[in-house]
Amino acid sequence: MPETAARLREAAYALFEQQGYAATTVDQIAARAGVGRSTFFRAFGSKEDVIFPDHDALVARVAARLATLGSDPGAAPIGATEAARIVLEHYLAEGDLARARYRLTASVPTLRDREVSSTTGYRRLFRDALRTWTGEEPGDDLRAEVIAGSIVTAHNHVLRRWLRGDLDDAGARAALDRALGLVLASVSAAVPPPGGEDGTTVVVLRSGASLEQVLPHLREALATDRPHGGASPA
Amino acid sequence: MPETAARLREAAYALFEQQGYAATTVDQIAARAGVGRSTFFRAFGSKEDVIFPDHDALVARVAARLATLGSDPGAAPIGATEAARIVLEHYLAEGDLARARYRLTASVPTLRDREVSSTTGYRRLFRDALRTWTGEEPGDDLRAEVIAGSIVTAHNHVLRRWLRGDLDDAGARAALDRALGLVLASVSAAVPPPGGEDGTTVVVLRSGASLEQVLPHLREALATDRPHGGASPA
DNA sequence: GCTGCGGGTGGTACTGAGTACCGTACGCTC
DNA sequence: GAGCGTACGGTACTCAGTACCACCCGCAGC
Repeated sequence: MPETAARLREAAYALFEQQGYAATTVDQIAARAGVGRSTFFRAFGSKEDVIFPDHDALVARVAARLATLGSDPGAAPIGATEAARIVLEHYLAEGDLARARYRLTASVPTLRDREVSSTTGYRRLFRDALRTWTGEEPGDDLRAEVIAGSIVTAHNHVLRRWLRGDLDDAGARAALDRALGLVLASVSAAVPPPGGEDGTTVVVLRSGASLEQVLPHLREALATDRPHGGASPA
Repeated sequence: MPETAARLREAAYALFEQQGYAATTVDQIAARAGVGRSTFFRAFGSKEDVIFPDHDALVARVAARLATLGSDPGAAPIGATEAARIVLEHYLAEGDLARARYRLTASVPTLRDREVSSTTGYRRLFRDALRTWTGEEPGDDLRAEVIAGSIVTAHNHVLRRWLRGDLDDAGARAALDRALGLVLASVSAAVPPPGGEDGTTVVVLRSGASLEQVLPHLREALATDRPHGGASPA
């Protein structure tokens, strides 16, 4: 990051925390950084952009990771997990800066909207990458959309807990693994098995009960030809 | 909708379609509607609001439906489905107006962002309502968030296909039922069984394979104490 | 040295959204 | 008719964002 942009960012954060986002004008930021107003808009396209500077670079890195997925069905969940971790690691590396941004976005509706809409970019990225996994067509890709959304939701859930200080770095990494494991286990049930035409995919959660007690429900479920969920507990 | 607001909305849509959103000023809209500029900002808080007028009312209706869920676990999926249908029916009733709005939001980034961020409101609504289903706490409610997101995604997926003209009204209703069925079946696997403490929930998809071939995988999965998904096809 | 040149900079002027405020006209009730 | 609330029009202002121009500085080249 160029010298001038860094000074502008520091000035902006200081003023935002001090007098609020709306009450701070671009003139004030530029003055505090000791530069002209034109320079601010050259460094950051808008007042909001000073809060989300390297966002585009991060998106590009995620896209690059997802691009290596290819058409190997087994690679999709692993690649998606790693892509999500790239984002988490980015925020962990930012440290207090990310938390300062969180305090701002949490309190200023305009910035919250901006951040929310940025997550849509990630959703699209994951959806497009996951289509080869689900074997769907663009425009008729419900499963890819749901899975992509769930991954992003899981990531954001963990990230938010870290931002709030509920989790430390190691805790966040572990939580992301668990969250994505939960999501992908639940959701991969809706994905056609790699083999092809006709198979049975079984997802088991909350182990510890007797398998024999489950079997009747299982046989019953197998008799139907439509996805079937939520068999009662055994 | 008051008389004046309706005229303003018509004028706005006409000008937007004719010369684009950015190139249309509020002055032009007000002039075409035969009112002053002040009146525009009184009727709609902003230039964007003229595109999304009755959004708040719709959110309120969905919230009201979800509020009746109570703590009955079985009511959650049904209530959520009905709440999603309320939204779909709203758009179906709008007809061409909804499609005109879609053409605008699809082409203007600012409006797209606005619409995207509005879906977050629905996500929050469903998440809060679903927490009683998943039995989670406010701040640690990953499952509720994922399910809520999946419901909203499924709804928006169907809605978008209808907006594009891929589906007619009846087709959209049927597609929503199917989409929500798929999503809830897949996702309800991650919800603790109503009974309580310790059970086994099994979700079976794509039946037709021999159960005996699946059993080894099943036993193996049950041996672990963590969620486990995507057993290979039998 | 001075010339030409490109990039970063500051300044000025403009457009347009959004806000605050004021005066006024219309309809209603007592 | 007097009082009153509401909706409207108009004016003036702030501020984000854009366009444009003039400037300064380092850096090559003949």
